[in-house]
Amino acid sequence: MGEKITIRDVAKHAGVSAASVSYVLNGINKVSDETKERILTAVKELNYEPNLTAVSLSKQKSNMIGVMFPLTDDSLSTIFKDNHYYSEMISGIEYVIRKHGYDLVISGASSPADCLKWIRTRNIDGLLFLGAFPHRLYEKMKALSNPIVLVDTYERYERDYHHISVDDEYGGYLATTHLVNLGHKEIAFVAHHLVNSPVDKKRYIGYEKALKEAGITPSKTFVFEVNESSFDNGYNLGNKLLKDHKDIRAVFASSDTLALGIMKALQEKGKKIPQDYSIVGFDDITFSSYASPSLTTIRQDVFNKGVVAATSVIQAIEHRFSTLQHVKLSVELIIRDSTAKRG
Amino acid sequence: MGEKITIRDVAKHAGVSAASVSYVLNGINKVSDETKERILTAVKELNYEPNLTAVSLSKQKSNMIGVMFPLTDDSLSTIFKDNHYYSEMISGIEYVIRKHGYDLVISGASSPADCLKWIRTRNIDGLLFLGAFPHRLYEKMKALSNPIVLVDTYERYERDYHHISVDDEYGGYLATTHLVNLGHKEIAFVAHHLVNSPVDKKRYIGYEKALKEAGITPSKTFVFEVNESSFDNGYNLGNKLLKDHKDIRAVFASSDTLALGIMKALQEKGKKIPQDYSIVGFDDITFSSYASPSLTTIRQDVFNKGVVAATSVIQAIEHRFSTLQHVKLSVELIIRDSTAKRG
DNA sequence: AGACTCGGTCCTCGACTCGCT
DNA sequence: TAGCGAGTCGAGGACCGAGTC
Repeated sequence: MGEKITIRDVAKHAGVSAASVSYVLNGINKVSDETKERILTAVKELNYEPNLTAVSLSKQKSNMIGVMFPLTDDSLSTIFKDNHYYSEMISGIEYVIRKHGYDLVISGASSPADCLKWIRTRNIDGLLFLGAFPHRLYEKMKALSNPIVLVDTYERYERDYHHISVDDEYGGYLATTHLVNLGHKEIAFVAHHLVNSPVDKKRYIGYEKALKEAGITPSKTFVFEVNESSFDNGYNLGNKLLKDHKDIRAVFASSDTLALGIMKALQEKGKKIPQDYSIVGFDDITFSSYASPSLTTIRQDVFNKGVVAATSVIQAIEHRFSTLQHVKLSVELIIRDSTAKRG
Repeated sequence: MGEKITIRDVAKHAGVSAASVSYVLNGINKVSDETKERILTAVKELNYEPNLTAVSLSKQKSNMIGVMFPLTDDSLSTIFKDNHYYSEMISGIEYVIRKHGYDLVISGASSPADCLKWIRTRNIDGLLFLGAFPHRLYEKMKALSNPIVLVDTYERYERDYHHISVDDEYGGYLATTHLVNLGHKEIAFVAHHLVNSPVDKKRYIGYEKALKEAGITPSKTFVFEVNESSFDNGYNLGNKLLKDHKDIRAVFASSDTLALGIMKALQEKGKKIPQDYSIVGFDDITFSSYASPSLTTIRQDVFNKGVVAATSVIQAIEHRFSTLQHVKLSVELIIRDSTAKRG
């Protein structure tokens, strides 16, 4: 096993001091071209790689970016489980982070205190928060000087943090208008949580707006909440609709996962989609075009959302800008086979 | 912002030396109970948290575990994209790692050299490799003394690394036998890659064995490869079957993703499942039970696989065992609605 | 004498730990 | 035995001094 080669080994091999090696490697113009050359060949010959732990300690910068996921239940980490949405975003994040020479450290959220501790003790340079967290976490985080980028969260924190989101309200509006245009009036809105999920709240506002524009009075009885966005919860809600809400003929769900679960329940009870029910989802996860029928949905480019978020932290870390970034990405209605004119 | 509190601050506050503080915090019995008490209250009062970067440097151990994903194409990191399988495994991994006080650093595979460099420069304590990588990577990695756990890879490396897998061969056997028992004889096997994917290879062996046991001669014309396990590739292959292989009436696909794509293509062309075609997948991703019809598949507990893999690295890091771990987890046939008696 | 280049000395980051008292 | 001082991990960089024009 090759012994670890240190900056001093390089220095000795090149006949200079460790400081000079450091200067050369850090691009600080303080060494003559000639010795610089000598140092660089020494680096090559010894196959020297700076120890990042030591660099972190001395520069007070780790080149690591943390990503926090919300964990609803600590007993079982369901970070990605059933959640193709996060999977795709992380993919975009990793891509950017690696290209910029950073490393990606991920963690499920535990307590705000643990989270703060994590940042400080690990020297994490920047943070990405995916989704909505307890309010006291955001308050606590203000104590940090490291850049923090929030993805999909409460607007109220835009004064303190960078924020990346999509145009949820317009998405809700597009989806609902689509259903309205097909002649539907009894349109259910199914969300994860109207208060705790800022994303759902905005989609609801779009839904409401579309209904009002069409002269339909929004009714609380058409709005449903489930405690988590999953196939199972959608499925259960689909059965509930069949039992208790026979008037409903169209559903706008705040995620494809929910929509697909709902669809399954309806189909199992012999309902035809889109003849008997029209269904619209949100996100456009890959599955949605492979379901039967394929799902009409509001597409957001989740991979790109990850790319934008990661780019923002890195720019903030490297001080390419000092003002807070607020990016709202666009959405798009994708009409497939789960919606049709009201029969 | 609170200034960073160091071990010396604690020492001063407790009226002792930094060394004593260190001994106490590391559980080294070298300090009297009385001063230990004093030190501990000082730690509490100052809210001291050891700087992990400094600890890493001095202990030569980072408390970080790396996870490598295979990236087929470097131009676009598709780590998780369309790959609910990895998502679920990472979830299990993160759960265990966090519980043990480690941090999880993830990276898409770049070159073997970069990978080695990453381990060394970051001081990564242990590594998880998910999936199959180029052979020269495994060869290069032997130079490392850090524990490495492979998940789902070539058996030939079991002499050098820990290895976690499922009983792929038995899974292939179960799936095929199920189809055989339903009266099928023309059974296609659809895989990602028979040579590059060790997992597919073993599933194929099980498939072949089941056929032979049933007195059916395996035929190359019933075996198909696609270049990546995705919905799209399954979809395209489904269309190919319809066009060129009208004799085939049953399909065993080496992943649910492929199976669902195939199913979609068949359905679009008016074929009924399971009346016209019987289809079996592998993995049992959540969506499989929500597809229409729900998919018969070989279930593996991917979350648990992640748990086992992470537990293994941690135990190896902490020297709880020195022999190589080879765990083969079980699989199970889940019969749903995508398979039926040959009509 | 001043400014500028080049390179080295030495202390720092924060915690661990050997060996001495 | 308890406790401490000093050196270590590996690198960064402020400061200083010698040489040059």
